[in-house]
Amino acid sequence: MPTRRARLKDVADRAGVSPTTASFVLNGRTDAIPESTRQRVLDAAAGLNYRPHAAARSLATGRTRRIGIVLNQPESFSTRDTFFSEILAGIVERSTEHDRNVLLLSAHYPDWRSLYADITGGAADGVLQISRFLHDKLTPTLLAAGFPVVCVSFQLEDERCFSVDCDNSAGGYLAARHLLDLGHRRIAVLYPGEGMSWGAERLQGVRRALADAGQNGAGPLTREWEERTLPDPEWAHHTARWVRDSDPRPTALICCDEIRARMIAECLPSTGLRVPEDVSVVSFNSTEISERCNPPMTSVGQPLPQIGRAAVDLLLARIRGTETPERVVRFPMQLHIRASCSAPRAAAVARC
Amino acid sequence: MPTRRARLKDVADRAGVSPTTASFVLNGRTDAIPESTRQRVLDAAAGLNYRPHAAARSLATGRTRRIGIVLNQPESFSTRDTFFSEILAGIVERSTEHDRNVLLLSAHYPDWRSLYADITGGAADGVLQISRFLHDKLTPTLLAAGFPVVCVSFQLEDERCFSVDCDNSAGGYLAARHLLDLGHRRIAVLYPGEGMSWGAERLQGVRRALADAGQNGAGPLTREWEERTLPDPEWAHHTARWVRDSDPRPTALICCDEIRARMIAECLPSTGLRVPEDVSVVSFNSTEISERCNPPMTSVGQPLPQIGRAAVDLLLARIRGTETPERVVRFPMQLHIRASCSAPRAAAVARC
DNA sequence: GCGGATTACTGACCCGCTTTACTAAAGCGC
DNA sequence: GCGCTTTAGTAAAGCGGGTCAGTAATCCGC
Repeated sequence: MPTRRARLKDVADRAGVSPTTASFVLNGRTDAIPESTRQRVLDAAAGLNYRPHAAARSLATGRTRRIGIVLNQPESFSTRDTFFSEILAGIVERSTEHDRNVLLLSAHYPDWRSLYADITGGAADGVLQISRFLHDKLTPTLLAAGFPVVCVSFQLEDERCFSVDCDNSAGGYLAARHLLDLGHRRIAVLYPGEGMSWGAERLQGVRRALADAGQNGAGPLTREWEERTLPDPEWAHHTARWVRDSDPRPTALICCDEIRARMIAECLPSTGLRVPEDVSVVSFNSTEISERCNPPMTSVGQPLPQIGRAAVDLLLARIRGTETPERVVRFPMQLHIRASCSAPRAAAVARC
Repeated sequence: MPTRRARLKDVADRAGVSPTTASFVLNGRTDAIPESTRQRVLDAAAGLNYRPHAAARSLATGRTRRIGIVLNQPESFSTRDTFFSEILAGIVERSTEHDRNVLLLSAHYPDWRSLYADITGGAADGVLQISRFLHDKLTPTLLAAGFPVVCVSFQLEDERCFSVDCDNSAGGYLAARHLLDLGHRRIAVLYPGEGMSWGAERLQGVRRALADAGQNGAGPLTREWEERTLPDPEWAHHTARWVRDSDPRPTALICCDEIRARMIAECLPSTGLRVPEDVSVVSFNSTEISERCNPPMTSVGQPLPQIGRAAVDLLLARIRGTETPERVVRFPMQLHIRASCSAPRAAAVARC
């Protein structure tokens, strides 16, 4: 016969004080409470395994001790790599260390206005947005209302929007530098359309590497994909054919998205180009998929769990209203060298 | 200048009724409220983009409209496959359809008693437990207190514990049947120690297939791994060597865990056994990792998103106190044939 | 045109906790 | 032992919404 949950009043009764005093003790208020009383209350609370009722506390304080994660779309999950789960692992860990819970808020809400009302109406104290796709109205509205939002692994242009991101430009530089060192001179870059901050940044890093290497003539061959689209096999086939038919043909490919990189690598052989013999491929993010695929793919990785942890810290600072040193916290990217890159064949080099 | 959130009182004022009436309308109580009044209230609510304050409502009703997911350990996330995220995708989708939010409850809690107090004290109305590892005290205590718990993709022996699981026995049967059809006669099964319901069930399915094929003599060669341990390379090496040194040596391997299957397959070549030429390998779960690895692995898969959705439905039924037809909802497993299996070589067959 | 039922609606309290404003008692200088 | 301060503690008012018990107005039969 499970006993009723202990309430503050029960703790107070047991300690022989009023609820007010018990509340003061448990919330660490230093209002001249003698050690003996303090101890009695703490003992009573421990004895009853007391924890404040979340809803009651929220109602009184206006704080939920919850942080939300806004999922832009179902694909955040089903994107079949571990990008999301690795960030999430960091978020959950760090949140728990701060005695916060994590609430998942779905994109399947009937409309963004009710999601908005829920978020600002006691669902969470602040939200994290993890996405490669930008949200239309929700985030700007939250920002306009002064609600704490932190973007994870991407950025919005809005001045009020804080983010944790990695140094995409340096990442692009790393990728290009690696290919240049292997002897490649004709490099193609696949990246997303305008909306994605990281696409342009990575491309810019590649350009910088080429310039530093004295390759500032033509620059890399580039091809955008449409923002907001999910990768599909047709896109992969088209792009693989584009690689084959480019003249002069690139000997190496930098693809700013891991799944797309994988799809392209799988398509290239069917156009007569082997990886890495004819075309080297570098991807980004370096999760499971890059590591286990065949051939394992050289990839520029992000420290995903750390990014998740930092995002929680930044969001909590925003919620508390603490000044934060920067609007964007940056992490370095790291190059993981695997089998998808090799030196270009002599013929290809000569042709350039 | 963002306006204050609309409260029930604001809606009531706008509609020219009392908060009580507004509450009745919005909660669908049929207490003889004429259509005209009803409409006025609904219009007012829509006009103000009203949503009830979550905490206030919870406090009054004792319901949170949240379902919790208890993460047994950080590895639930970082296990580097998409097992967890695919289930989670189904859970989040279905929860949103039911106008419920999903709360992630971490294993990093200082101790299970405070997690328990949080859960029963307004964190969620019921919890889902997704895990291959059993939890020690938390779940039994929740069950004893009559708190709704549903286990996802595994089961507890407790009579009060409801679960959504797949038909592991049939899955084991499928795996073995496939190998038998290819001509294998000497099959080894790797499975977890006692605690994991699915391990024993899958093994039992294999046994049944062998018996049906008239192979009921020796039965499969079996080897347990320790419950609750995470796969590590050392385990893989030991096990690979065990396979090589078994006499007579098995020509096929059924491994009840996907990551372990992958690790073994990666180790086998170093012991001189090729996959699938010398040893065929079948894994379970069939997520990304089985699909993309080299060679792609034949695997018995679970319909993970559907399992997640069904788990939400079952949990909500439990929360409502609705009678449910069964304590365990079962889903069929499906065999995905890939390149890790082939017919055994004649020599190996002859030796048996 | 009176009693009883029905319709339409509301006042007031409760959920459990925080917090402000307040008080009773002790301490202290003189 | 009088006033002032400090110490130790409390009563009561919310936070926003749900809900029971109740009421005023209308309807109906006769």
